[in-house]
Amino acid sequence: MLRRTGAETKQEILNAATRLFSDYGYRGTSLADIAHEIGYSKASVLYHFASKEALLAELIAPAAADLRALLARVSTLPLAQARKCAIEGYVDLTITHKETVAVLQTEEPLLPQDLHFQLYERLVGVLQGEDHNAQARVAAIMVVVGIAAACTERSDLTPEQLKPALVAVALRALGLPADSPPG
Amino acid sequence: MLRRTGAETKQEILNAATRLFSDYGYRGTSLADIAHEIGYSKASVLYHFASKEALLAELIAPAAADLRALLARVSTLPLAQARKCAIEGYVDLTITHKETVAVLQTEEPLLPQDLHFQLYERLVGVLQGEDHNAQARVAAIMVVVGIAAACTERSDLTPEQLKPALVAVALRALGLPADSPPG
DNA sequence: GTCTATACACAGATAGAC
DNA sequence: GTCTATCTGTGTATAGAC
Repeated sequence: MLRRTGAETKQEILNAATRLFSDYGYRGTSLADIAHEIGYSKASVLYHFASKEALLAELIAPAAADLRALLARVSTLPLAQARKCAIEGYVDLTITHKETVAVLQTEEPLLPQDLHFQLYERLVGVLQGEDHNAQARVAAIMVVVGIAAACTERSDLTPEQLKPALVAVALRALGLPADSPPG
Repeated sequence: MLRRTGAETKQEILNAATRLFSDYGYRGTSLADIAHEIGYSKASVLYHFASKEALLAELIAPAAADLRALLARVSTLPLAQARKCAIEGYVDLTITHKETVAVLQTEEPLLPQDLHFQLYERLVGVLQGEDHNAQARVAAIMVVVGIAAACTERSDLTPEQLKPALVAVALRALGLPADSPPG
């Protein structure tokens, strides 16, 4: 009974694709690479996914859904709480979906009409807060991009070490007070 | 006398490639795209550059040289000065070469054996300073990646607005004192 | 569901005329 | 220096057998 079901095969394709995309980029990985990784043929991969792009979309979906949910939750809060909540939620999300985040970093530059660009912009807007000066915007961008980068770095840090560090540095970069000192 | 010299053509290719690579990615841009952009043929592009990869290397060279020079300069300084100097120099470099930095962001994920990865690691090391805890490393990564990201954002900020904002936020993120308050 | 074979487009690169 | 034509490899995707 080592035989996989269709659903298992599909998940295995997603796992292999995530690994390969994050290592070699979306464009740098072919369907043949993915198929070879799991011992199937290209045609099998395209049986489970209508196209390479559809595979990418399905791969990204869970992380995108979580980000959308976070933005919805945050939008109901007053500004001060919203920023704190956005940082913590975004750090959690990035740690949870760090393989997906790594894939997104290898994707083509985001265009303004892209769906993910709009989510990214909304998050930056929340962190930027009410100040519309250069420094506030720069800080917000640095935090959003920086958290993703620091999180996808190959390192031996556990999530338990990573999370408080990311939150603390983000708060500092944004000029917000540290929330709960460790100890 | 509108005829271009060979050197001018070569520079025009580099300019067009920089624009296209940063908009669509290195892999997302073909030699035909570049040729079309400047009204030449693929063969002409390959007359001036041995290969697409050679074109990329030549495109990156000036920025890489500046970064190498900065690291050399910084390595002669005591730590406190080194970090301040590295931040300011890196911000200047990123602003000066922001089109090149945008291209690098679209490139494949950096592998440890890559030349640019090593430069990046050295810069992170300097900013990290003596502390080898998670927070110091996270802050250093956030600053290096964040400055590049904030700088390549399409925005209406002038370099004069951008530079002090980048330096200020970087110092704050690293937990260093602000150097010269504006005003 | 998975395979082999294949269609078709496009990539990077070369040859040779001008 | 620049071109057209072409070679060769590889990519995504489809057709049809099993």
